[in-house]
Amino acid sequence: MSRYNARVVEPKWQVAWNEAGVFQAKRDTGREKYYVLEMFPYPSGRIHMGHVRNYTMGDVIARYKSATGFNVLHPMGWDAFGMPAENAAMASGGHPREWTYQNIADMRGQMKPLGLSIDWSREFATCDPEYYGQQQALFIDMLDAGLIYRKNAVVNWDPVDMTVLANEQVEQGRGWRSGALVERRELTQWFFRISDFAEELLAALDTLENWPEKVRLMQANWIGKSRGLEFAFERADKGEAINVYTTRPDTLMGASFVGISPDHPLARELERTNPDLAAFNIEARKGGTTEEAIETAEKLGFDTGLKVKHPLNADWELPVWVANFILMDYGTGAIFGCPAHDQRDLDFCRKYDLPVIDTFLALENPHPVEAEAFVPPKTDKVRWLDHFAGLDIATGQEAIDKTIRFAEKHGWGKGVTKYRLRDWGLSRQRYWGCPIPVVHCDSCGVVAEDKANLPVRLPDDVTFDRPGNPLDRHPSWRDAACPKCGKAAKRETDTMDTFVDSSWYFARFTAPHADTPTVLADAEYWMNVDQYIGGVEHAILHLLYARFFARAMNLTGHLPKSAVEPFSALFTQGMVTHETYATRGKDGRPVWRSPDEVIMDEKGATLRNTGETVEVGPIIKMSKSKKNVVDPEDIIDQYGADTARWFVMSDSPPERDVEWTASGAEAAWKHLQRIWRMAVEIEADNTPPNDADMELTRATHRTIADVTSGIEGFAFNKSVARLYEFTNVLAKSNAGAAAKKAAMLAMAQLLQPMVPHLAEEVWQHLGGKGLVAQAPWPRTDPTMLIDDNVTLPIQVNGKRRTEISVPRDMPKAEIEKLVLADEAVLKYLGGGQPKKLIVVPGRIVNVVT
RNA sequence: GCGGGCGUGAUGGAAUGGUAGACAUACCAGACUUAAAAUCUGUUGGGCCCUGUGCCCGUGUGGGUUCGACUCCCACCGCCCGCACCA
Repeated sequence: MSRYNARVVEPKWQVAWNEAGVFQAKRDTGREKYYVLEMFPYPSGRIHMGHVRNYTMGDVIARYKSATGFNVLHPMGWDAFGMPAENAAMASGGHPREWTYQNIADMRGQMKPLGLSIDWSREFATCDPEYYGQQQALFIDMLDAGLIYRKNAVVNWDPVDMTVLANEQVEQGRGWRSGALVERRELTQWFFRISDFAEELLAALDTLENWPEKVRLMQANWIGKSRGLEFAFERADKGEAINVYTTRPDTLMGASFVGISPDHPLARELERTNPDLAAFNIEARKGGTTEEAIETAEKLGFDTGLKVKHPLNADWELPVWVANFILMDYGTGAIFGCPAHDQRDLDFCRKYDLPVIDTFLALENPHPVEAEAFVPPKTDKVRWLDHFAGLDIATGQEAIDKTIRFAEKHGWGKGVTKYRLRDWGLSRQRYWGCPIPVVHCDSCGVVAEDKANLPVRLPDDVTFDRPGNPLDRHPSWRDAACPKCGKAAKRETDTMDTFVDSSWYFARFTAPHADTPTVLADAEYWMNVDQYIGGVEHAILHLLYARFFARAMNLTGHLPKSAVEPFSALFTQGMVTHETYATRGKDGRPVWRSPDEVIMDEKGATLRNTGETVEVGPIIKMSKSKKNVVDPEDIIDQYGADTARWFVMSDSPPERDVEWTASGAEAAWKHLQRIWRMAVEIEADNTPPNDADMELTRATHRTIADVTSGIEGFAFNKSVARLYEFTNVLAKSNAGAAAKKAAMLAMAQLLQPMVPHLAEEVWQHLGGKGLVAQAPWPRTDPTMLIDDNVTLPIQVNGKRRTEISVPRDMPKAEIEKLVLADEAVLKYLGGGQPKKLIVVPGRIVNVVT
């Protein structure tokens, strides 16, 4: 019997597809298009199982849609700028460009054997000058359109390395390389006006019906629309009033202090004359810039000694504190604290011995606040104590609304809508990114580069042996002529956030080599992305930025209005996980071991070489640092691409994590071998037609229907399970050779999206016409899906006791008669009559006694 | 800290208001073999009486809605992800 040899078969079909140009996408307005896109990879140098899973999912969709008649676009590129290339250059002295392009070549070499239906003619990397030059053109157009501006923003500053750190380079408040305590420092940086689009980005979420609900919810929370009251506390010392914004103005009578950010103008003014406050602020500005770092840091305050007057009672004075947990970026950078109804404020007041005043109590079990703040949902009714707006019993929301109206009527405050969403800072003080195409001219100020001079290329002759940005210290790169006055000027040395690169690559794929950012005819035909697939870790930032960018590109004439929501459907897939293995080093710390170093047997896990005992750790995302990785290249070498593809589609639902196991990979391989053996047997079979044919034909149609709905519903694991079932049915069937052959051909078509090489081989072996990759998707005959008889389970009081088989269209009354005559039912009724008899036609019967 | 998600046999999971455990892994038993591998067949949620086509328990925990709950609601526990300069 011929064994299926993936190593020979897979390259053969890849060549065949290539020669037939099966996956080349061509604009054809006569055909309906379908654009499938997986989030493009960062070229780290090796593909991992997460990539295999991600791209196989996209490939299944692409191949399926193609089989159902769509003109499919399925491109691939590289998100190629970013810090790892610079880190590698610093660590080993190479050049980020060479490192990146070598990695791309390596990864492309690993991806091609997967047999993905990708149109490789559209491939590009974001670090190609051809790409980033067009990105610079977009920047200039957006700058002209007023979508970009400059302002100061806070960065992580490493005082020893004298460099800006990314959040991930800050470890426990210290620089990862120098170990120095990180400070927050302000720099002038470029920003996209994404917050101007907050309302639209929020409202349009409702139109994204084919996005996961959780992603829409996360984005809505991120945008963070709130309605609140803005008002001022007058200073007792007649200084400039302090503006505050609050979403809970109804708790104003419970205020016990006013808090301002260490970066608030008042705090900055006071620290000039108050060394203790200056010291407090310096301390407060230490630590990372992440929201998490700020929120989890110990809550500290400094009493400025200043007093403000309560807006409703001029005799009531509140102290002004500087507090390290108040962010200058939110609202006005100043708050009032109401400890009774906010846990953080309560902790703060207990710590600094400030009063706690209840403003409302629960209707049931009313008691004053002690250790825990009383924070009921805004929709709960509560009893108000001495409320200025004349409330007795009302919900928090009613009280908020009434308070805002009250404040507006009396002229001391006004209702405002605010968004948590901040403008998107795009400046990065790094080399390996898209240069921001502006020059700084002594006479003209900040001037955009002439589009004719694009791309502003990164210089190649740079070194990474010293800290800081190599562009800053390059001898000549900064020198430029001012595009406005022609005098000598200096280039901007900041580059763009890599999120900019990934905010429009999907549009570029529609015309990847055009000398404008996009070509409208192509964008109009191919956009939007019909199915976007990627990790849920991109649920907020990348997807929100891309949605903003599509709008900005529309406003600057680079995308049609119809493409402002660029991703019609989104799917977020889970991660690929693996057990972790570790031995103990001399210092007792774990030494991580890769799966191929470990042998598992009945004695447990041991090291292959030394026999040392290995601790089996938790199942977590495959990562280099924990060494729990399985290299797809090894799997492809050993079993072939189809096995890897089949495994990652099996078992786990695509949105959930999947655990890679050696036994699972082995099982996938065995199954594919089994299918090949069956195909060979069936080809040689000559059993005449017989009574078993109809049953097999019905099973075939049932399988076509189920596999199709599995793919349509992004439940590939269910499609796989149905194909396993169908294999078992076919193996046991006594049907004639013709019926079996038809069943096997249908199997090949159904397998094609998932294991395309095996499918081609089976298809060819059984005399299928042309390539199965180009064969139309099999159709189901609806009459084949309906069984004449159905099995009705019968429950007594909700517990299944027996079942009956009835014709599917039997009337309810007759079913009832049958049920009441049933022996088992009579036993449970014990001679009595049922209280109730529920018949759900075609599904179930429940007898209630 | 804030926001989001997940929780079902030994394991991955199926069932999304109607027979809990499809399909697969693992284990065990059998066939084939001198033997092993491969392949094929069968069993397997737990417990009880193993006497049947029998009974009880069972979807993280506790409560609720319903004729009926893995599924819907409330509270709690555990784990995972994101938090604006990682990509």
